[in-house]
Amino acid sequence: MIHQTDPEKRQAILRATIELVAKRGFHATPMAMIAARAGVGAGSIYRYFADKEILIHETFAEVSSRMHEAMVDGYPRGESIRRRYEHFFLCMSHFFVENSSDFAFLRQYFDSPFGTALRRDKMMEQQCRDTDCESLSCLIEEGIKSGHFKDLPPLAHICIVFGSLTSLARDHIHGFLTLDAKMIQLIADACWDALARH
Amino acid sequence: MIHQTDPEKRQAILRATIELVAKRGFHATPMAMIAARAGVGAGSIYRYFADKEILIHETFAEVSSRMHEAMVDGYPRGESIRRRYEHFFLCMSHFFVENSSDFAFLRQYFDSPFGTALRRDKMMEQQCRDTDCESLSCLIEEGIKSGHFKDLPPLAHICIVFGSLTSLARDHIHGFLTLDAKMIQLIADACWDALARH
Amino acid sequence: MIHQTDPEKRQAILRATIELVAKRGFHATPMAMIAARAGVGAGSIYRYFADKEILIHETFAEVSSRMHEAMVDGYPRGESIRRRYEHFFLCMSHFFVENSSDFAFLRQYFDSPFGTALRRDKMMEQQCRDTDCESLSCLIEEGIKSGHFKDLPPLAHICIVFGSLTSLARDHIHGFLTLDAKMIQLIADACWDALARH
Amino acid sequence: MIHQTDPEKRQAILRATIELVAKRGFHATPMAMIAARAGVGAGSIYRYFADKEILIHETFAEVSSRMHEAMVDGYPRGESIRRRYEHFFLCMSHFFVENSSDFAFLRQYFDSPFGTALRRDKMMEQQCRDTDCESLSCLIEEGIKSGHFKDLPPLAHICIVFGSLTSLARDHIHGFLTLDAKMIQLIADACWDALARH
DNA sequence: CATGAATGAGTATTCATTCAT
DNA sequence: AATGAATGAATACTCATTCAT
Repeated sequence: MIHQTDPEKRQAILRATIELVAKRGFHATPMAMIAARAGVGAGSIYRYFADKEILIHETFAEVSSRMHEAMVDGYPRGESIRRRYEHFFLCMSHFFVENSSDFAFLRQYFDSPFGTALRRDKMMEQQCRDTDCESLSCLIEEGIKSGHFKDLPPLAHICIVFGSLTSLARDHIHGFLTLDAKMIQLIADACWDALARH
Repeated sequence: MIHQTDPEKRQAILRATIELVAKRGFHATPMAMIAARAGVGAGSIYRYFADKEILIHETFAEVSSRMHEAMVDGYPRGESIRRRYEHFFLCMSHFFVENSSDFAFLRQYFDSPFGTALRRDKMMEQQCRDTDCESLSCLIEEGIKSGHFKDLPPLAHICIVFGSLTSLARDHIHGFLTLDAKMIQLIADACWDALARH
Repeated sequence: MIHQTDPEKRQAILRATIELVAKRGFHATPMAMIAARAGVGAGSIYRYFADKEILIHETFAEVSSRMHEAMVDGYPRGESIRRRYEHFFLCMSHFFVENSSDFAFLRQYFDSPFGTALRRDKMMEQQCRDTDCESLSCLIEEGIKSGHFKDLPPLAHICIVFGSLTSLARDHIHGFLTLDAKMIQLIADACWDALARH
Repeated sequence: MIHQTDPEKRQAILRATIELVAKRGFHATPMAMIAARAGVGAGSIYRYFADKEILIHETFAEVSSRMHEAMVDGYPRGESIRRRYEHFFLCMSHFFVENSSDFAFLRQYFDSPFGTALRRDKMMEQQCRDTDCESLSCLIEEGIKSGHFKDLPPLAHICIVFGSLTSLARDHIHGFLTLDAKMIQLIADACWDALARH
């Protein structure tokens, strides 16, 4: 029974949700606060989203989709695995750094019951089984098979890359270190060393 | 006025808090539920902790201190940096795997506004400025200076180690992979490769 | 300012109100639901009825008037009091059985603060003070005066007839008994015994 | 998880519920209003009743039980059917007249989805199949079998008695007529005429 | 005129905290 | 000192009514 017509209002609500949840967490973010920040009436949110839970899930979908776009944009299909790895690493870093609220929202989402079902790696891994799939998961499986990467479960590689990257992004946002282009490149190299067979 | 307190009751409250918060999150854990699980009256918690927020912070301190103990226990003081690195890595891994509630509590804490001020590296880095300080931070600074480790900010190294490890522990607890001794060793090696200068 | 109104739209709203209130009660029937069922816009109801309360009252008036028509149709003016009594009893029974939504609406109305002011006998007793008035009230007064009926307040007689009949109609609608023509006749006879002086 | 200890507070809540629901209906009676009238905090109701629906059902149970007590008190077991009929009729009348809020509450309850499952006759009819059961239902079945009463479905007799009586009580409470002892006796006689075979 | 999106007051319920026992 | 009943502020959600299109 959702009839929204005003896409700008919907966007404003999504944006307010991202920013507030990023800063305060779900439970500390009342619907009324979201409405106020979005500049709409308290009841209006419910014209666009059936309830709070659905608002959260749809906000996640929006962030996720925006992030996915950033990842596939300019993907160096067909180039070396190192080159493609760097594409992912750099895109993610930049996305997190430039969209710090999106990043913080995603952390909240994945570390809550909402996101337990999903896993951060799944977020990327489109349902692809073809050769040149544009996901980090596929790239890692390819690297293991080709002998470029260590013989560990793919998920372990993913944890190393994602875990490192999200920790760094988090500390960048908190101002504890600065992720500039040079630093990102150095860390990409370091993580590559963790993945690569020597 | 300082009132009489029963240390066992205090411990029971801390334990109940860890377990419930680990499983449900802060906001989904009412004080009454903590009291019930701890086997004390709802009002009694307030003899030990001024309010819910302080309870959370002190619970963190307790978990943190217990973890610190696990880290310094058997510390191979004086041995090679690789050996000492492995000590930390293995201790943390085992602590997380064997104390999954503590681990889940820590994640909740760090990913919430509660823990924003703190940083996971500070947790380890007890007030040490002496030469042979038994902390991962110091070890990393030592490695950078000695040329064993890459020339990155120490915090970047810490993010790589901690970020990887906590991601892995999380997925182990969720059952997505299995962190047995062998796997832990392999991952320690991989992370070492990320830290080390080649 | 009197604005143009579409009588068919008004009827559609009244019909939707009857059916929904009959099934769900006033408070469980949102204006938007009435509008949807009537096939009009939510705001349009307010062109025909100032607010929800007035809508309810006017719906009652409509049902009431339709019922009154059913009662006077074929009224055996001039025939015996028993015959005229039966006319009323049978008409009401049939009306309730055949218009179960109307009946349920009336019950809702009378059992709510809305209908407190009115009385079910008033519903019948249209502005009649002439001799041969076609209402149950008048018939009862006539019966008392003529000695056919017991010497009770007219309202008491009305309560017996109406109370019995509406209870029976309710249980018929709920399926607890079946009010067919034969049963109705028997019950009309029983109620006559209650009214009649023996 | 209901731990009430203070029976007076529970009673105050039940009383407030009866009075407010009687006057305003369920949906027009906010919990906060009940709490205020009962002289307790808004949250306190929930220590005694899990939610509003349960409060309503338990209030019904209380009223119902009080009414049942009034009916069986002084029941002329073993006396004539007429005598026993009169006992029921008079007791109910007096109960309704003297406990007008209870009466109005019962009407609200039975005419709502809450009470649809139940039926007013069931309220009396304890699970009795023995000879001298003290319920109106049993008495009516006995009367039909013995030939004292008309050959109608028992429920039809019950509708006549209950329907008449509750209509009268309603109008008494609204002040449209006065149910004194004499009037009650006359009406009991009238209803007997409806039941009895002539 | 008709519409239905927007509004915000109103409602049930939860829970941190207090305090009488 | 310990308890847990009582409290009321806070929160998600609904719906009568308005008004811009």
